[in-house]
Amino acid sequence: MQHLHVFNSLNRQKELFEPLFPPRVGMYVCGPTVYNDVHLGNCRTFVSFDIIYRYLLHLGYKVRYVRNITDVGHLVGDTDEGAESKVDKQARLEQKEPMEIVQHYTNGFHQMMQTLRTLPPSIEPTATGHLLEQIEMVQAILKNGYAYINNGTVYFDTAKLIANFPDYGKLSGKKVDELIAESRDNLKHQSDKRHPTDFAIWIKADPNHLMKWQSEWSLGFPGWHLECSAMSTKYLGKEFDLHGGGMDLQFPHHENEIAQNIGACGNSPARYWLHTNMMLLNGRKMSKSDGNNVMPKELFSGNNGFFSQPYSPMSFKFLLLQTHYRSTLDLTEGGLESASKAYQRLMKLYQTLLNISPAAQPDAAADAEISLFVKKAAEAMNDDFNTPEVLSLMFQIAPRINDGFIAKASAQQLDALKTSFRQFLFDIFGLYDETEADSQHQDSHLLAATLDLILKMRAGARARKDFATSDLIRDNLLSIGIQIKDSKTGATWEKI
RNA sequence: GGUCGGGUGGCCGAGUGGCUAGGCUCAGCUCUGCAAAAGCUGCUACAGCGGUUCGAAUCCGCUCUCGACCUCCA
Repeated sequence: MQHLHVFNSLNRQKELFEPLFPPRVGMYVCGPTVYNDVHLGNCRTFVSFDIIYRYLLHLGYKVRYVRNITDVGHLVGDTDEGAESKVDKQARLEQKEPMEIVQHYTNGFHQMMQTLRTLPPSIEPTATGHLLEQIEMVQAILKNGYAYINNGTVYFDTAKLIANFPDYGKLSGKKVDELIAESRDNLKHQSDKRHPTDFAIWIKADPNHLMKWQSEWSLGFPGWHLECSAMSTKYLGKEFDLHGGGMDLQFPHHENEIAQNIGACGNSPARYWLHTNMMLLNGRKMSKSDGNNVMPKELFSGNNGFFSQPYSPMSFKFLLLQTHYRSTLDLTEGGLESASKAYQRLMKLYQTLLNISPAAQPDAAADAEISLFVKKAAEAMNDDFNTPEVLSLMFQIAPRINDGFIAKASAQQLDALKTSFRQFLFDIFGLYDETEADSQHQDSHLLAATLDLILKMRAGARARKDFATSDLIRDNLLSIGIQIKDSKTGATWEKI
């Protein structure tokens, strides 16, 4: 595959990626609701899209990557009146200002994204910062006849949309007939909504609701789906290239986003919809309520009831890379351990590769092997970002690097291989060498332990009255800047 | 119940009609004073049953089974 193909959820097949306005690419990803610590499943999604973002940049596209922060509107219960906002609920629980909650968990989210070495998006808009845009969108939807008002709450009229745009449901594979059939059965249970698939785009706040704004319909707040429509339209236009998110957002969130955009702008917003699959823990869905859940910090510290040891952020990220983003990923001890070792081996391999010098008499076979690697790796990434395949290719060429065969390559080809490895590992996958990064910390530890050993050996020499050896140690250490000081209680050292 | 997607060797996990990824584990060998690293070799699998085909993990049908979504979730 010479050109990038992506799996488009809209048509359930891989399609050639053609931006609307090359070389520019507009990309929108649904960000977190900042009412709690970010969890591992969130991390998977954002790491996946980070790699997609990085790869698009690598291909030379000028990408505007928008990822929102949901700080209002995401409800705990149903969208009917009386439902509580997640942020509101947490604020009450922690006895804090809602914006205090928002700030706290936004900070934590950013820290975790940094820990996992993801790039910040181009724009990270918040829902509360775009009330005006959202209100304007509600107005537009009302004006176009795709919404109705009931008791100060504005509902999107899905039945009306389906009548004019039968594609509603296409993204999530829902059949319009079934949605309608369902509505007949359930209609009697509905209070303010005309149709069960209708959803609130502006919600009248009950009196003790903390976050609320004045609008022409009521003192209230925007519906959850609305912010993404409003902000993607504002920053990427009515139609843009890529829209991403977790698979669980496909319905109803993304379906309703499309509905809102059609209702307000007359067209579906994104041309390619990408969805990342879910992460499981020991074969079961991660869920806070039944305890089958590990937080990122708990994974990295080892302080959890699931795994026998801590696993580093890069080990975890490597595990993500070993699985395609559209497959479910089962987080297990064996998987983490395997990924951790493979990651360390790959980092070592890269160092080995860097130290190889080109041969004076190049061997065409070595050159050919490198060409094949570069070609296949590009093909793998172009095939819907197949990172497991790229890693597999790297490990396939690993023996040829380690046994010296690749050293027979020409300077040009060897350089190409080094560049390719560097680009994949660091620029596209966003890995880094943890042992190297931690080395400053570790070096002082290492120095102390090493000198401790040397001093013990010197003490042994002195005990044997082998002063030639003990002086050799002392003088040599002094010449490299370490002063030994003997005392009654033993020897100590210091840097001079 | 409806919709959708899976079931691959000890474990994890790519792969969509022939050329039987890769990682980890395990066993053995080479190298090596010992160890580590590295290299090499072995364990050669596609849930089951039928069908299509010269040929299927890959296509079709049925069965079993797991999961996701349908309700807040990345």
